Amino acid sequence: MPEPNQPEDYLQRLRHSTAHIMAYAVQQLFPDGERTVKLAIGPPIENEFYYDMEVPRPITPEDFPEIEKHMKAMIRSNAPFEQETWAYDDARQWFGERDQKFKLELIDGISDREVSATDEGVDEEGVSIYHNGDFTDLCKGPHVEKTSECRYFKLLRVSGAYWRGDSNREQLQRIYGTAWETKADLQAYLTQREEAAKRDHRKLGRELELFQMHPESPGSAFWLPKGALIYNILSEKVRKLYLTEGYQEVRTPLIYDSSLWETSGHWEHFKDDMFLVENEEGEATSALKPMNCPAHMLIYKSVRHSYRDLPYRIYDQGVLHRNEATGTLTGLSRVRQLCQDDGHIFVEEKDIANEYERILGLFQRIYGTFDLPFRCDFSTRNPEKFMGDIEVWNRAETLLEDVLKNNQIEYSLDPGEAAFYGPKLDFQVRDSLNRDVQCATVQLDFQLPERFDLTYVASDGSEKRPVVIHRAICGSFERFIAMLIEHYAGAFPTWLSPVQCVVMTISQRFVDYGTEVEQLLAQKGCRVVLDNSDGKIGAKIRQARLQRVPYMLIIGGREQESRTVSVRSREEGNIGAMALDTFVDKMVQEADLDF
RNA sequence: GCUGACGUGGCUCAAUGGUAGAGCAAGUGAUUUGUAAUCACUAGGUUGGAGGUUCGAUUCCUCUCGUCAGCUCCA
Repeated sequence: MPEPNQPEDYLQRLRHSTAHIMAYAVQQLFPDGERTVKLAIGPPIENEFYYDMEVPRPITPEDFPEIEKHMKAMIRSNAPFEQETWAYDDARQWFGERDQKFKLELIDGISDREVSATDEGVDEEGVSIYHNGDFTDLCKGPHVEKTSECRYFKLLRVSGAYWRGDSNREQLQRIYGTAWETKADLQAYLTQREEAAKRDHRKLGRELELFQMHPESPGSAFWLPKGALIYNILSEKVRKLYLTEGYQEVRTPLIYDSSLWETSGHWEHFKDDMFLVENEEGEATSALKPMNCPAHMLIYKSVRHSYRDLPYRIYDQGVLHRNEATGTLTGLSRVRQLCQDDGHIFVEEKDIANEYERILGLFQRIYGTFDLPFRCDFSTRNPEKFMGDIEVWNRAETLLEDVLKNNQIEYSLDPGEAAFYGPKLDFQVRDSLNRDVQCATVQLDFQLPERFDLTYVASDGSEKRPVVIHRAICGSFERFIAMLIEHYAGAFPTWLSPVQCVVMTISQRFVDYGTEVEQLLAQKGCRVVLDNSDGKIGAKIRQARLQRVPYMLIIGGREQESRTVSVRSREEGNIGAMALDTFVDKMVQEADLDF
């Protein structure tokens, strides 16, 4: 996201100004609103804006027309946005008289020079104040000149948000809206949101019969036959790739004694988020695994390793359970039961760069196949909170950065965001609603080798500690498939389509030939369905199109006589008749894909 | 977990305190069809669950489960 306060970014200013107008309008909803609506912050964000506030009663979307009415009045008045600087005490008094506790807190923060991350007013001598009409707000700006510039806006949704993002503090109401320079831009944005909603994986998952959810197991997918096909194809292709790239597959238990989680550190940090298993006495002495790494540590440790064995790469498609908070569950993107393409590499420090190079190669092969646009975040050491040798960290971070550069991967640096046990790379893709979804993650770990006392024998006979690389390239298959559903809007490429071809007969007279075509395709491994119902051909086509089937074969008298098929493709429509054998070859070829 | 909204046949949605409806899907029958919906009939709901208010609750209230939008979290 661009810096919100760049004066050259007109849209940012426009949205920020619209947020002020909205805050004013919400105040008009309540008697003595200037005092009873306690404003927090109201910044522009990508495409939208919001304002956080404490209100006498919850705002609901039903309030939007009324709020918008007041906004329009303010906009029509064409009041200028005017800035002033107030001395701290003046500002404290003014906002104090109006019980604006959040603004007072911000003013204190500004005078203590603590505030930097907010967009509220900062100045040497005092605080920056903006007026528009009867509305006055603590704000650094910048704003547009006149309220009339904010004509093209719409309020979108309302939600809760904690003051200063702290779940121990007050929960405020956040109202989101969007604002644009022209009516056409606004309309285009609203249309884009509607289009995006149509490819929501939860909607398509139901319509295409891919998966379902049930209250009996919240946050865990039931994969229906078509979805299970996609799931299995994907995991098979990924597995095949890794096996040819130096990984060995393992399978490990679901349930482990708590001692393992104590060793790994999970018991301390994540016990509340794990599904616990009780013993006969009712004590929680073991737990379902939330990740595979501790199991892999045990495997590594079970034999003595030589430097000649390294890098030692193991891969696991084990089922994981995480007891995610109820409010966070969302479709397939945030689930309680998941399975990752999870691998761990035990490596000498000198080989870290080389391993990263290989992992990025895998990443590019998989993401390249799907043509998925991604973003990479590189999280580096938090100087306050890290374990291990600072020299090792520095070397590792330099190495990772070099690898990113050498592979021409664009990344953004997140200084201080790494976990305490090692730097990490996160790859994010955008979902259909423009939200970032984390998929691939590659993480260096100096901690687990320590906790599990892992060693290898170096060439000079000394015992050394390996480094562990955690890597998941698809991430969880659940989330990855959710993203693929949205990326393709359900129209999967042929090799991944649960049904690749529907053979449809013009009438019952051609069922024999239709059946022959179906069976031939099936014999060649094509996922084919015969539609010999007695509906019209138009209806059959409509059915298949709604299911996003890549190929439709129309079988009638002409085709039967010449032993051809009339082919209709999902993308190109009717592409005419083709010899049966030619089509079979085409299907076999299209269905064949390796990463 | 927090704030708010929502929950009506498989799906999409009506019904605002007075006998729960429609379209699609399903079943049956008719039709035998040439590139996005053939026609008719039939069946399907104790309105997520529990409690309460009321002569009467899909509708109002409480609790609970789930879903959604965000927030916090995401090993």
